[in-house]
Amino acid sequence: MNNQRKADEREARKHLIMNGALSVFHDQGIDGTTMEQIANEAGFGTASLYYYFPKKEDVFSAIMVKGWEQLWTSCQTTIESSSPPKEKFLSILNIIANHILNDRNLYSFLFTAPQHSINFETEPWKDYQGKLYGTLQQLLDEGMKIGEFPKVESHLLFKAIGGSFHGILLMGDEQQSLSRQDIEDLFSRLLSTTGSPHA
Amino acid sequence: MNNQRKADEREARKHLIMNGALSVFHDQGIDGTTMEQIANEAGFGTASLYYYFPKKEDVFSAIMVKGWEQLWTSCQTTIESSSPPKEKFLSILNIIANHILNDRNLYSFLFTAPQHSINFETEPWKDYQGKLYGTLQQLLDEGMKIGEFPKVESHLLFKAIGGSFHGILLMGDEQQSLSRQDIEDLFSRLLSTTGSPHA
DNA sequence: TTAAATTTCGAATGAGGATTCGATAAACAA
DNA sequence: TTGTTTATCGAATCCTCATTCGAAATTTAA
Repeated sequence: MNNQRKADEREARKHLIMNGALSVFHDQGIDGTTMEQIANEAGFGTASLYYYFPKKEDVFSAIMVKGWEQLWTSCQTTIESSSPPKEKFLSILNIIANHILNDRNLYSFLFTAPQHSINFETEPWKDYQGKLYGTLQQLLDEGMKIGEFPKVESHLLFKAIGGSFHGILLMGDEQQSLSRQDIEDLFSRLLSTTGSPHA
Repeated sequence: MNNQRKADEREARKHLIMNGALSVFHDQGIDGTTMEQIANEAGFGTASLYYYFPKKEDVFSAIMVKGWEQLWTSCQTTIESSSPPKEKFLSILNIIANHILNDRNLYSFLFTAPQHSINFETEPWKDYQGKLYGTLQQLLDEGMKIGEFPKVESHLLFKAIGGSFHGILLMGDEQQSLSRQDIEDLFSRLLSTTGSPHA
């Protein structure tokens, strides 16, 4: 029985399709993408896609799951470690940044996919996303209690960090060469306990 | 001749439509919005919209123009003043923040409208956007030269600020009550010359 | 080598939605 | 009042997709 190989090949074909989709998303925009374009990009006939993904939405969903699962599992050991909040927080940001840098298309999709057009709640990736965001938010709260972080409303800080993260890594097309140092600098700045010296 | 009033009324009706559109965007998502929904929301028959906006894209465009023009003109005097870069920069951020806070729907659209699906280049609002962004970027460069800002690659800083701005003001649905102080705090932090004290 | 299972895909099908038509109403001007 | 311009809109069009069909090819298993 080469059932395993069969399954693997099928899985591999699914991934070809997902990558094709991501590639089309990149230059047509997510909502502007058609099943036909995806099929062409991935090297299949249009109808063949449906052999792997019964509905268009399933392609979206599969990509989401892949991405969030990947992100979550690669952060997990760090999350479960017992470092102090700030160190742990920055480590996680680093891990995520690496992923984004290595797969722009995927993560650009993860972080910008329009949430209308989708059954938000029932999606399985919602879980991973929730756990990851929850952890980060929690680290922020803990760190703040210990005095490792500035005393700002933690939800605000979370949004600010999330936003600039998105800005730095995903805004614009040119693949800026970003040193790890640059990233750390920016975020350490946001997280510094030094009071803000404004006029 | 009540030609002026005629024109004004026509203009007013256009604005009813634009606001209807923004309202629908808010809960259906931009790409999920149909002309029929906009018409209903604004209190017109579907076909009537075309009397004011020949193409769906024209609704988008009109909203963009209104927003960017508004933003630009309300920043203009500040921009032309002769304050030092940092002060000027923060003033502009304040002005923009006020606008966003007063008209979530409009500015949420301005900053998240998908750029695919549109003739990016020929759009008239591109101009205002360009001038505003250009000014901000330039202030960042100047301030950095004078030593008012941290020495970080200015494009990075620009993206970081833009991103966190977006995050703070437009992320999530709950209209956080944001004090001017909160905002200043966050951005002063990003712009502080204090070196980042990370591990 | 042959039947069953797996894959592939070009060509329908059908629905949704942008845009246009044709007719009517309202406001205005002469 | 009456012709003209301005507005309105329900009901066609017409086109773009997602999704399905039906037939073929390819692979596997006996």
